[in-house]
Amino acid sequence: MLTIQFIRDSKETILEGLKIKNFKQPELIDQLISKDNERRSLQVKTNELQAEMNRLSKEIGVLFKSGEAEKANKVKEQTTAIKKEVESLEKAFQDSSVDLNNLLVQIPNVPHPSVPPGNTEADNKLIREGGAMPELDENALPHWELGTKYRLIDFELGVKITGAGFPVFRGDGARLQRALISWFLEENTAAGYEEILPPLMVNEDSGFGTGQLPDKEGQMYHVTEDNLYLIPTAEVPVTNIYRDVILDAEELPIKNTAYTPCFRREAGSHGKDVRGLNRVHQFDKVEIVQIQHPSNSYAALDEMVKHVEKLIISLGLPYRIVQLCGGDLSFTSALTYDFEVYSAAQKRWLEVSSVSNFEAYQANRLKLRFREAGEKRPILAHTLNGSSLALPRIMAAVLENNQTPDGIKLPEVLHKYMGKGKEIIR
RNA sequence: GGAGAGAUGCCGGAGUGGUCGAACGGGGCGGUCUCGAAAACCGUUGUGCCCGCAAGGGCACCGGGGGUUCGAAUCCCUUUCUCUCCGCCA
Repeated sequence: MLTIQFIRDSKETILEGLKIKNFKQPELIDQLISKDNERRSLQVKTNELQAEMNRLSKEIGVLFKSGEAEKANKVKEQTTAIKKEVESLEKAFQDSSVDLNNLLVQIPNVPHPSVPPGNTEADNKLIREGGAMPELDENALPHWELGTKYRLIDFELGVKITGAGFPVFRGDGARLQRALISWFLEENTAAGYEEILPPLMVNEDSGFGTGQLPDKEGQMYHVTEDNLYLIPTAEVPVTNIYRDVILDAEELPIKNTAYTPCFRREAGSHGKDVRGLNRVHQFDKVEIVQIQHPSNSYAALDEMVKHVEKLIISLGLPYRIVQLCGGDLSFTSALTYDFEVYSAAQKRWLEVSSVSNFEAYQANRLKLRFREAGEKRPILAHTLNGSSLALPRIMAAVLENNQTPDGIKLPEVLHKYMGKGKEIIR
């Protein structure tokens, strides 16, 4: 969430930005500010009375100690009325703070000035594209048929064991998954990211820290017995490593990468968009996360984009990078680039990575701060993350785009992970 | 799952009703000494919010929530988590 200080200082900028994001309730900003004024004046009054109470209590203590019980009891009488007043003021102050917080969590992040206006993905801005479109045979197969043909993916089996959206990978399919994961992790660590293998379930505090809770509760699987949530992305456990942490400026930037399965309920999804691996409830993803100095976060964002781009180029997939327009931007993001690869057999673009700068928005929820050398006050860090990369759609595109009458010719970078004789899946 | 112990500042650890935001030790930072370092010595060292141009001041926080009391780290209730032993187990 945004800090109340930032909202007070930069009201106009924020309103301007929220317009780009198609925020429907700009009036909340004024409500916030007047609620904050209310809270402040309540705090002044409450604190004054509390100070008075503290003073009297101390006096009573001293009087009792020196044996002047009578005097002490007299002062005690005074406290009764003040105590009542303090209690009701405290209550009012707390209510006011809760209200303020409830308003605050409804305000999305403010988009970066470069974010184009617009409502849907049609308004996203093409940044660049690359890679050659494959020329496929008339009767090229979509990946779900290739998965069956080469015995790589078994969707029916997943339905039997668990349900729709839980594919079973087997044989070379399972191996290809593992190859991709290994290769991604290797590339990420080579780029300076520390590898993390985090828990796959998180508690409520973590869900709140990265913004999944309270709003997007329905998107996560919830283990009610223990009140834990299955992670929808490694971003959640990895970013929460730094919850309630004050770093030294020299520790920045922090760069982490993690492979995890991701679990998403995707309630309401249906139709051809969710066919095969296009949208599933459990999938594998390698994530990159950075904790950055605010002055460097956009340079870091560019660096992350270049890094992800390099991976996709190495896989030989036709791709494009788009900058999300205001309406398509997530609640917490200030700037997001989406990576899409072209799936030749489905004849459509598939989103395979989303790289975002959250600026201080997540950090404020997480209480993730750092201290500049010599400075007393800690300040909020910037957080960024991106997929590097999400497996299912990469797998779909790799299978579809590389199909030949002789089998599926895998990208060279994966050969060493697939093992000898597995350069082509037959 | 059963039994017990515990949760205090950057870390260790004291504190069982008043002057305790918290002894003491370690660490960090600044200084003295030194060519420099070590040692020793001196000083300093939590977070948030509020008032204030500032200097400065106030309030809250000793796992979370609630209660008793003029006054709670300390007493009571509740909750979460951690550790030890037993059981189970990859």
